Amino acid sequence: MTQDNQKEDILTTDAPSHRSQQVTRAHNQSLILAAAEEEFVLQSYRGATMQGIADRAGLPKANVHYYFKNKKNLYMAVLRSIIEEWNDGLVTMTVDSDPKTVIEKFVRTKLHQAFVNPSRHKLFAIEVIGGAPHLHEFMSTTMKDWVNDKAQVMKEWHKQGKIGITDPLQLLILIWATTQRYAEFEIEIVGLMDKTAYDAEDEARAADFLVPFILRGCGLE
Amino acid sequence: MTQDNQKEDILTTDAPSHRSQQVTRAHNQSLILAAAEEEFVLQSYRGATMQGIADRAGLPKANVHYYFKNKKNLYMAVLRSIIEEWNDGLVTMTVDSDPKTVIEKFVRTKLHQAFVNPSRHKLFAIEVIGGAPHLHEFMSTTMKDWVNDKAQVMKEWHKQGKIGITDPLQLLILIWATTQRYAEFEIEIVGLMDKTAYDAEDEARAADFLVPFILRGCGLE
DNA sequence: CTAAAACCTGACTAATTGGTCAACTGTTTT
DNA sequence: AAAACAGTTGACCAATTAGTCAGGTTTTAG
Repeated sequence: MTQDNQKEDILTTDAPSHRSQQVTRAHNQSLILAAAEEEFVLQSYRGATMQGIADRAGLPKANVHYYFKNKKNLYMAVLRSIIEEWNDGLVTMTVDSDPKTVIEKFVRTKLHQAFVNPSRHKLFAIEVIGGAPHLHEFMSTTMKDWVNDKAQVMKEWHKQGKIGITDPLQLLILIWATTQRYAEFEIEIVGLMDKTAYDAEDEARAADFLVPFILRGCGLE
Repeated sequence: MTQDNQKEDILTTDAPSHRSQQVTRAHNQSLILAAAEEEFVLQSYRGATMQGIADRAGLPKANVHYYFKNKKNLYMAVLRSIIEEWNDGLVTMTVDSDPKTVIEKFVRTKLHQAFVNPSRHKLFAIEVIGGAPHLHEFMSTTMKDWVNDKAQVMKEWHKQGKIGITDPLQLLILIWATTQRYAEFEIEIVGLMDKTAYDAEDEARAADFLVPFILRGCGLE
């Protein structure tokens, strides 16, 4: 259906006839990126093979090379998409915000990201553990600015007696550690729970534990 | 000095003359293990090369193969030494122990291990993140038993009103996450502190933050 | 319809690397 | 002393794999 003839029609905004070129491109690229993400997590950079990624994406290897010049290029593209998501979790946090509300929201958001997209967190972790050779720029710019900004706010909160934390960086480290852990150590945690995968309530269970725990730790509530 | 002649002396317990054989073996093996640990952390299993490990140990590659049949064998040997250390941190924790004391001791011990031997924690983390293909047995036996034991104790504590935690597993996950994080994410944390490596006070700073935070979270103190 | 551009892919190549081996040196035992 | 054994090593091999490329097909534009 919606198979109107081609030619130089009026550029109707409705369903295009055979839009392959651009759509196929986008489609294949995201197929490859998703496949690469999994493969890089499971095998790590050197262990992942272009053939393996191609197989996972259901495409011939040469086609992967057609879209991404080389392996490093592809790896960087995956990292870039992860970093973009990282910025999504940003909570608006100003001196006038309510600490309790902001921290709870922050923890819940980060935890949700961890449960929804564990692969990305695993890959990010592997990169950092291995010395973050491809993330130096990101960490010394975007991330550092973000941290400095939040630290500033929290110090002000402390000055106003709104929060019992004197070292904001330590708190951020703790929140990242505790939330991302559920993604990174998925296999271990799931195993200790006598399961093979998280079930629907596990995110809520973690949140119900973490949120009050952290608020209490901060001297809130 | 102490260069007594060989022959069939009485097996004196003092300094042997030229004890090469056994000593050399032990020495080279630990050289290789240390080199392998670093290399596996930095390059991950597939990325690490036997040549690279050999270079790091200052030995020819064939010599590495002489001591460890193959790469997998060497990797397993490294993992085994890490697991042995894991058991060292075990705190005696019984129903009659004082929760506050035990938890504080546990956190400090784990944190100290993280700062003293970051490489091992990094390697362990990489293994778990990648699906723990070589740790299934350890995790489903030693580790699970240990966790069940501690969970039992903590549940009893809760029943007796000594602690405000209902889900011990979540607490253990949190403690592991927060302490090991300083090892695993060393590069990130150090970078955010505007340094290139931890200084002498960083462990204490982390402990001073974590211990009261966690105790408060547990409803203690 | 036709030409150009974009896309696809099997087959090949060069480089890396785990592992072997035979010859050699040093140590231990009888 | 000399056989037996442990340790050392350069050179080599087979397997894997990132990356190339030429010739193909499909899509798009005029």
